Amino acid sequence: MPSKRRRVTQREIAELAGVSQTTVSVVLNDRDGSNVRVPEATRARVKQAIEQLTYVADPAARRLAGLDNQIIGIFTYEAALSPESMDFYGPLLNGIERAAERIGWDLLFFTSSPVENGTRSLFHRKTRLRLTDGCVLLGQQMVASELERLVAEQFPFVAIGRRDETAAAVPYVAIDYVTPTTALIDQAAAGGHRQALYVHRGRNTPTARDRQGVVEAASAEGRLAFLLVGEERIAELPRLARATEATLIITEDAFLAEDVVHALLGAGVAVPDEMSVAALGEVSGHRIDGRAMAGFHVPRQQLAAEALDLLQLLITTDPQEWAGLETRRLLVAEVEPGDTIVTRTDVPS
Amino acid sequence: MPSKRRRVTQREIAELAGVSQTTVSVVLNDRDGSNVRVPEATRARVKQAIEQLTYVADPAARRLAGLDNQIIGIFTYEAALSPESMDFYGPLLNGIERAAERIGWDLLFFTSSPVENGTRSLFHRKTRLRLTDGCVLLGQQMVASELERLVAEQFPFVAIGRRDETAAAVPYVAIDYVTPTTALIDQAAAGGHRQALYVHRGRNTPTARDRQGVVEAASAEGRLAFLLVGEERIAELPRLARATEATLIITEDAFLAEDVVHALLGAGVAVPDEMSVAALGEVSGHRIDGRAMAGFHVPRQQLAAEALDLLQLLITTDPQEWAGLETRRLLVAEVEPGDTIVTRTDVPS
DNA sequence: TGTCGGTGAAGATACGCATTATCAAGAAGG
DNA sequence: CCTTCTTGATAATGCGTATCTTCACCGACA
Repeated sequence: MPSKRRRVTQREIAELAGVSQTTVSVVLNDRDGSNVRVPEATRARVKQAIEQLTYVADPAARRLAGLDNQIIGIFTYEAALSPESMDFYGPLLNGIERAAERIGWDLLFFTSSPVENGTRSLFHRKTRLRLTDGCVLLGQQMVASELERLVAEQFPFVAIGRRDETAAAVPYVAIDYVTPTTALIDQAAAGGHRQALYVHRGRNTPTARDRQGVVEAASAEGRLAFLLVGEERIAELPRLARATEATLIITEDAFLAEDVVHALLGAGVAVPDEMSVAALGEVSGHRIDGRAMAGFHVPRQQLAAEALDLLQLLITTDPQEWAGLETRRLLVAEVEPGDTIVTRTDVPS
Repeated sequence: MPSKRRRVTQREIAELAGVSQTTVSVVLNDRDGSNVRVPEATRARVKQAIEQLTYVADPAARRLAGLDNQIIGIFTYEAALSPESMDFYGPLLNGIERAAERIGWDLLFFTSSPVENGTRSLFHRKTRLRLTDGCVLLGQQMVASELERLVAEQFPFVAIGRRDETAAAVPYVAIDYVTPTTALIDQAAAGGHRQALYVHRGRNTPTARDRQGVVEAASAEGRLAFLLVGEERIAELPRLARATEATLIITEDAFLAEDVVHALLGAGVAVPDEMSVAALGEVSGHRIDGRAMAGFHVPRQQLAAEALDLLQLLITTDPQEWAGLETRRLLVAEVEPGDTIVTRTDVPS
């Protein structure tokens, strides 16, 4: 351990200015009332001493004294800054950074959180969580017990992504996939499509259930008939399409759609002329033979901004009052019509 | 301001276990010597109380008591997480994250640092710099006065990128461009090239000077004759090439090389058959008509790892001893031969 | 002249933790 | 039986800041 690195303290300033530490604190915080009073002359003298010694407050001491820190924590289940995760985290982190910059917050990334009992854990003996005024949680695999503990401890935090499964009321900001999925399906139906396939990954996440629910509802209500297919059966798609006379394949996300298109082209099916394709996820950067893929635009930066906004609300509100707050916010993904859904006039209704 | 959020303290554990706060602290830190002794029985009782109340240490209090925090600061001059800066910062941040994860450090991004007097400043009244054990500085535009202040305060920090211009000895980790530039030029000369153009951006940074210095030296020593051209004269390149009978154009970076190639192709010059091209910078992802561009691979992730390694060394070493340390490290960029430098047998030597 | 209210500032304390010094009780030794 | 260690633990203190309480002083007023 290195020797102590000493810094300028309020006490030293006090000595230089010939006043007490209390007075320095008062001047620094521009406090002035009936309780404490510092005349302009003294104030100026103290300020001069502050300048002279280039004082900077010790955040740890401020924190210990019960003040806020202007730091918020970022906890990600996976590595946040790796190239692989940048597709997903990148826009979110960018949005968070910009919002933090605007409000004047620093960001503490919990990159140290060790793996305990097989999962990454926010609560360990030396967690720096308490250094922050609040925390943003990112990632698919959050641990329910940790969320509940955060709620129980009345620690201000916001999850990004739906967290309905947890018993406790977890504040979150997430994407509404129901609205745009419904819109997309209705548009396809209006375009003459009657039979379709839905290719999914078989995940049991809230958003996956949401999307699938809309698909099933559309099927049940006769707006557009779907056959649901797991991703492991991509190779069979051409056959299934022929059997059902489907003219449209919708997939859970854009990557899946690319795989599907690959399989179709391999089987000699023209896309989108013979078979239209759409994805129920972000389609930026995904193109099919030069055409913009039909799907959604997910406002991730806005999502992040919304999360910090909600977090700020929680931080500045007394936990007693949290019950009355709207702590779950949904942002509607925007439909990208794209060029991969063609109008069909050849299908019998 | 929200009401006080109370946490479990050592005192509460002490009460539950029927011991003093001191004993709890001793147990938590596994301290045991001639000064303080706690028998196994008591120790177990305390540990049980700790488990029961799910104690987590308050980092601010630890810090105030003079311990290290396992937090390092990341200061970037520009926005670190924006899509535009990801090309440059991405690999660095990824490397930092991985190294931090390995050592058990959290990362504090100073996203709040406000703009003062036109520049972003690390030292402001409420800087959270003190919360960290050390700091990594990234970006082109560092403010010399701040670097000097960090040095003067004996604060452990490492800059990424050469910082020779500053008077004080700034610890840094940077890329050695001299070695690979020399190698690249020698290889080109060995390939029969005699006349070349060097296209630069006219910047006066250390690395720009380094590269240009090697180019000029090679020219002076007759290994390969260069004509230096500013980027604003790209349009004239075909003419200049003809006038000098150059068979090779080297640019300061890969983006510049792409512009150059564009200009050449526009003038009907075949690349690389008539004119070879290379860049003195990272060429990953840059292709010329399907060919890998000749240039360098810059080990940015390794650079980051090296930076954290050096930082750790500084943190764990008494500032008194810093003078004896090697606080400037260079990593040699690797030459990427690529396919854009062809062998010339038609040039008179 | 004694009292009262206002002014300017210092003293004391809390925050949670680590550490140093101290102390009581029992064991060992003469 | 008195002294000297050893053991087991506690009280006290410091870290830097903010805040609550106290206090001395001075002019005004009765």
